[in-house]
Amino acid sequence: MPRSDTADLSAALNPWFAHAARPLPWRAAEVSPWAVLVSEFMLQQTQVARVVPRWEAWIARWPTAAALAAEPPAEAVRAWDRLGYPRRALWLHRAAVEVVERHGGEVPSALDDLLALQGVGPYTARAVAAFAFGMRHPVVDTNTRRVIARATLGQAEPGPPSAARDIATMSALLPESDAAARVFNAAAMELGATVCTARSPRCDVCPIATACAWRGAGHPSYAGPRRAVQSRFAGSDRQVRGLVMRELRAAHRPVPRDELDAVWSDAAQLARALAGLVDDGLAVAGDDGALALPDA
DNA sequence: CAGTCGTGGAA
DNA sequence: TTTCCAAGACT
Repeated sequence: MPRSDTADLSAALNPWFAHAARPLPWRAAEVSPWAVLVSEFMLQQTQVARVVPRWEAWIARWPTAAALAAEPPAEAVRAWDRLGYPRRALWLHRAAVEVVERHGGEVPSALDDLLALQGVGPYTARAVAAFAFGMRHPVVDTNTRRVIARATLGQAEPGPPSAARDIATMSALLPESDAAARVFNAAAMELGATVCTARSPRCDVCPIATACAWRGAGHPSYAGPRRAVQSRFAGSDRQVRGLVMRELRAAHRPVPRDELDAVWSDAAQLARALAGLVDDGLAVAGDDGALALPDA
């Protein structure tokens, strides 16, 4: 069925992407589905500039899922270094094992198979299917959500994320052909990341400015429900976990409990952090209370 | 559904 | 300096 005029954003967005797209390494033609999967794991809640060097090193060391799966998860967590959310490193390792065990070492292209992998959710599954395999799926990340909110809804910010609703919305905007859909998915993300940014959108250089409902309405401020405010990091359990993980990565042996006690003065909070890390599988406790990265 | 989970760049 | 928020997923 035909789409409305406002839905035809691809006419302006796709040509823009052809010349404005950043030359990100995982967009190169010869990049494998595995390398794309690795990039998507790293890009979850993490800026492109911080991911690029980690991704280069990771792919050089583990060019296939089998190569990563053959090593202990501790090596993955260590190589993840300070990208943040180290559970992603653990999950990427598990996903590599699952790819080897279920799919003969080849990253699957089917959405259901991708979604079944550890650490792969609605965004990552569609991103891999679309960008690594050229399949026509709506891909919605935080950038795309903001672009849609502004261009088609006329709002400064998208409402609270809802995977089902976001996917349906993007599906209605997606061009018919596989090739155009693939470019449109990437272009919407790129526009949100480089032009239609959260803080200071550059409408003066936006390729869809004349079609943008938000701009047309005079950039009204957002009045809808705000997304929950992220709790303060300083003094949080997350900070303590981060400090502990830094010790575990640096030590290529179990770290005695008395050394861990030195990283945080609040004993109760430290104990909570350690228990959480063990529960997540990021740390393994020995009989003497020493902690180490997981070997298996 | 709301909370939780790292780290650092940019305004 | 402080605050926002970033190619999300899991519980």
